[in-house]
Amino acid sequence: MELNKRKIDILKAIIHSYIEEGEAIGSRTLSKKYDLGVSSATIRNEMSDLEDLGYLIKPHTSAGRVPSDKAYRLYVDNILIDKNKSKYYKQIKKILQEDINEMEMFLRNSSRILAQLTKYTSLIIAPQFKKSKLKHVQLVPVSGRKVLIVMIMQNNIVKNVLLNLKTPIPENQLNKISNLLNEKLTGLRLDMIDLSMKNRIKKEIYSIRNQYDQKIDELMKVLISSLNEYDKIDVYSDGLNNMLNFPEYNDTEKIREFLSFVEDKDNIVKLLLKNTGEDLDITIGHENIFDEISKCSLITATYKFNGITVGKLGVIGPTRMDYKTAIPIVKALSNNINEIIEKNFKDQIKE
Amino acid sequence: MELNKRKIDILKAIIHSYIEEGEAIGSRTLSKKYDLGVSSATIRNEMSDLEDLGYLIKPHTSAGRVPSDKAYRLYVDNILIDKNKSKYYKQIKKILQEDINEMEMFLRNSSRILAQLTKYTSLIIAPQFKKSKLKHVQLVPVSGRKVLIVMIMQNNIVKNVLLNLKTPIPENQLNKISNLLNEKLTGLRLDMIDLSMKNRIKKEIYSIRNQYDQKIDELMKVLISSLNEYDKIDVYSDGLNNMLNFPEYNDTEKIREFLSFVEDKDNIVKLLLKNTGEDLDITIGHENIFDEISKCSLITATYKFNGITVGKLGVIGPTRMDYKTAIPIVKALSNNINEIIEKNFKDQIKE
DNA sequence: CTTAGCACTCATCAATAAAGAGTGCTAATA
DNA sequence: TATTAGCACTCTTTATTGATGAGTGCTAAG
Repeated sequence: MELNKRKIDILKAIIHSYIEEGEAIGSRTLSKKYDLGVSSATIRNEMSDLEDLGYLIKPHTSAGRVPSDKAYRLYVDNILIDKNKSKYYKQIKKILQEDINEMEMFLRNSSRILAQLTKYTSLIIAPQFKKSKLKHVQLVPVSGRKVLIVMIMQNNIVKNVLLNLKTPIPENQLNKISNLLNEKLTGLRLDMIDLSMKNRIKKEIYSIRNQYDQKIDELMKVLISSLNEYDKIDVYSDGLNNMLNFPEYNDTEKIREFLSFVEDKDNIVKLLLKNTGEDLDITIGHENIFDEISKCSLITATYKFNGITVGKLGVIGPTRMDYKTAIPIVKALSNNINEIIEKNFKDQIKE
Repeated sequence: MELNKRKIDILKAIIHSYIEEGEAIGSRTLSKKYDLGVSSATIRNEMSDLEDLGYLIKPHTSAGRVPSDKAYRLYVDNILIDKNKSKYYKQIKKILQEDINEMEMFLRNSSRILAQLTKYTSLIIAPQFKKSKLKHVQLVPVSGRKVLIVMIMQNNIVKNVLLNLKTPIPENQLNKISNLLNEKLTGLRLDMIDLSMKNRIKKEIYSIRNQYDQKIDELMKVLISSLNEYDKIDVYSDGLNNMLNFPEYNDTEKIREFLSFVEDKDNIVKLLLKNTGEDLDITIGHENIFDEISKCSLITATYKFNGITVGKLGVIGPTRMDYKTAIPIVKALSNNINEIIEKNFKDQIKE
């Protein structure tokens, strides 16, 4: 038994109906709602076949049928034609245009827009520094025993670490160390600074320490450990309450499950960073690695800086998600973010 | 008709029962559950009086009675004796102890702990810079037309603004401006930098511009406007899903209302910054300025730096909140945060 | 002043019945 | 041979009804 055109048409109609209504549909209602050119009896037979093939599921004996994860997969991979992308691209571009200076605010806005346009819950991961190159390191003397390390990444994201030293280090000494660090570390990716390099830098710093002895030792210890510390990942999310519009979440227990899953940033990070290969990735229902969202689908896209993927964004919603609008919206936002990052967070000067 | 001891005892029993069970209670059940020394008939009469006085509400004719907002207010102000504070203080101190270096992580942890201990939704506002003094300003040349302003506040919170200039400014010129800014601005609160001061600084900068003409003009324009920009307030929240444990939120519509209210950071900011006077503030039900949470109570506390209130924290839950544990927990966390901020985010050197 | 007793109210819950949507099978039809 | 009409049957959903139980307010006795 093969999947002929008529079967696909019927399946498509069922999927569209279910995405729209959220309720199982039977042969008769389907034949009235969509002009499929055959009677409800024929549809009935085809639906029975589609069930045997694993594309449809009966919630119970006389309730009509519902698309399976396999059906959505087929739909997304082979049936769906992705249009409107440029429409959304322009729309998003217009909204995002206004003053994009600070990465945090920019991502927060993007997240809000994504949730508003799709009506699902949006998720965005801030750029990962380890994947981006270091442009400038500066040790700023704050006062006595406090030193601020300012790291400026190639994408002009700035990160600070405040060090508490047991004993003060004079400013000129700090500048020397600053210069040395710059010389050695500029252009490197944070995750490429390995142990041997750290040891080399340490030795060189020791060579300028002369009168400051173990004080520099202490600085180095904190500094090196803080270089490793950059796996904190910021997550932005919006539109949690959008999920409550769906009848699949009319049960408090379901809401709680979803909410406590999404509230835990670790989950989101794991979810979004699961695969970094594809520019666009869709996981449907049980394909998800977490049981808590086995009735959800996730559409994610990457965003890049200098050709390297530095972050991800996406939407999560029920498996009966409106893929045909959500996918182009995610794509369009991802394209916009790519461009804005390249333009606004990159130096005009070639480096 | 006055509020004698017996009435207060009965009211207290009703409040405790309702906080515990979440269900209206009648005279007979009350007399069985609590040893009040009088019969259910007497309780019945007293309850009738308490209703006339506005302390009790009948959901419907034969459903028992429920405390009113006025009752909770009386309870919180006059009946409740706040103990266990030192118990919670020590408990929180122990949990918070581990490495407190970065403000963001610290507040995120605090927020999680607050939600876990109280079983309500926690809200924390990050320190407001305008209220804190500026310690150090540094202009860091990033590359060509980009300049990074690093502002270090007295509490060692660091903030960066990246400026995009139309034309580059040489490094030594930047340093001069840095020094000037430091000289003029150090020790000031950001909200005290008024227009006349900005004009004075502008004049002085003009005096060193000589060969750089309108380039400095441009820098100043961006710099001054960015000094004003510090009203972005970070909000941390945790334990949203705790609200779903309460029967008052077994309705999707109620959940949506609460969720979309809390998801909007502006609301939280307005809510928490409503009154900055008291160290501890409790608003009950309709006392809240937002209708969306007119069935919630809010317990907030301040935290300070150098005696000045710089932030707020609190929990929000149903009006039948367990005040007798939530209040001391909020107080205890606020005390802990005060101490930690004084200790870890302050210079050891007197200034 | 307190309490027992009683009539009355109202939400909740379980049982029952009717309605409606859907399925699968069979037999007739193009 | 593929399609369709017809029909018996299934099963959820919704409305109805009645019983249950918690609660109230009033009255009269202690």
